[in-house]
Amino acid sequence: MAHEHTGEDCLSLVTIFQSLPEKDLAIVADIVSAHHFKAGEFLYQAGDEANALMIVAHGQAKVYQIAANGKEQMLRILQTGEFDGEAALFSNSERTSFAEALMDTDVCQISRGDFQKLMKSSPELAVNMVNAFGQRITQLEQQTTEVTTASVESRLANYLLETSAGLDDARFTLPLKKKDIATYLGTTPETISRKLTKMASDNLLENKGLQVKILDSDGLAMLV
Amino acid sequence: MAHEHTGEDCLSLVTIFQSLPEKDLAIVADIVSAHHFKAGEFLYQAGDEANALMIVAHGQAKVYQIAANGKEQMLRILQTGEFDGEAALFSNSERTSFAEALMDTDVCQISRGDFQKLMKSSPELAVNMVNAFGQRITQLEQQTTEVTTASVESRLANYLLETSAGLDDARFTLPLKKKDIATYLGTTPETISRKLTKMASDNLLENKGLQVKILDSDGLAMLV
DNA sequence: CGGTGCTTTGAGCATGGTCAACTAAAGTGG
DNA sequence: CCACTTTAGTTGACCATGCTCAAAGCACCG
Repeated sequence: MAHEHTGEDCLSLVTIFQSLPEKDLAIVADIVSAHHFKAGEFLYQAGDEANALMIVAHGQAKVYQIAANGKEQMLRILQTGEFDGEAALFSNSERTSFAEALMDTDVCQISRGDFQKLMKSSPELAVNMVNAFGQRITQLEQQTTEVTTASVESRLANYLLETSAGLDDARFTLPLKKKDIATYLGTTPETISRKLTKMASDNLLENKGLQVKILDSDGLAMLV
Repeated sequence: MAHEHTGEDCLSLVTIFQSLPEKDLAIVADIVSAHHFKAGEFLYQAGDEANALMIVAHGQAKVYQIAANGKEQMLRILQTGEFDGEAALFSNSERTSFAEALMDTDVCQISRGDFQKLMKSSPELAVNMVNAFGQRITQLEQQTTEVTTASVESRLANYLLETSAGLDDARFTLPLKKKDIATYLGTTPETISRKLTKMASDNLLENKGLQVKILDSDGLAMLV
């Protein structure tokens, strides 16, 4: 099998397990179970029982909700080393979102029961979780604010700048399909397409397919 | 002073302190400090150092952000027994939001250092925190989804139904000024005003000032 | 090749934001 | 208790943003 080392990956990659004492790491290694998902498969779906914390050991997954009117809203992209769990931690809760692998993805799972036990026996882990959740809350608050107060153009400019900063290069391939970028930014693929065309005609960037080259990052920043 | 019992209130009211062993409660009681804020005063402001967890022992406060373009976005209303803390838990972070008392409000504070120590010595507390944050994340994800996918009319209908359900009465006084409802729903006071007028003319409700009486909750639910 | 899904482009239009003027309600101070 | 100031809410006219629907162009994959 391709990813025999998945269990170790979870321990070494994931920030919530960092700085844990040896004894705790040993316990964690014991209770994680590894799963592999092919691109397009669901890690979970709305309505599933939320009974496990899921850690992406390798790969990428999109987490999104479907609103009453059928529209998708992207909540986040789970990258290698990140985890999804908030809902998994209370008893009797159902998933309200979907998590879909964007590429072949390895996932480590810890059941709710095991994880709750683990937190009680390892204060360091619990504190790490609180910190991780705290950061997620701050980020979600910003996402909410941005999505309701800023124009699509502004949000897109911001997204491009953040993406290029993360990749450390003015020339890059968009990490998501435009369709997904659209639901992430709370808009439609058509609008994304139009705004990119406009930005290109304003000489802010070049765009061919998913290839983007930022020409004028100051100009983009002006739009934010 | 009117609220001598503030310290105890924090312990008894707040879910994160529930089901803690006696010894931990004693420690908590020791390290909380009580503050009083008059209506309109700020519990904290953007730019302040985020160095304490704040628990509302009695009263109500609104937490909101101001976007780059100057627009407000309401993030939440802190009710009696609720707390605000995510940002306070990492070192060297600044507040990114404002918290303003909506009425005379008693607040218990615990400093970051004390709280981190406390979590390490009390796994129960840390687990409670993780659960509380988890629920907050779920709620924020729903807020983000709703605000980007549903129409203002739908969001307002939903807000009214939730509010009346919480108060358990079809006839009630809006708990916020319409201005604040507007920023909470990510819209403007004008639009709130118009939509309420429309709903009234559709015989879904009666509305005079902040008094609302829901006449047709099924009809409202149809809008959601 | 012939799908299947993604993207682009166009035309039309609905939603809701802006600005401005006015009314209503809620302090404030003599 | 009444004028005065301030804040909140309402209403109208206008208009920009961005969504919808439809059609056509691409790209990747079996």
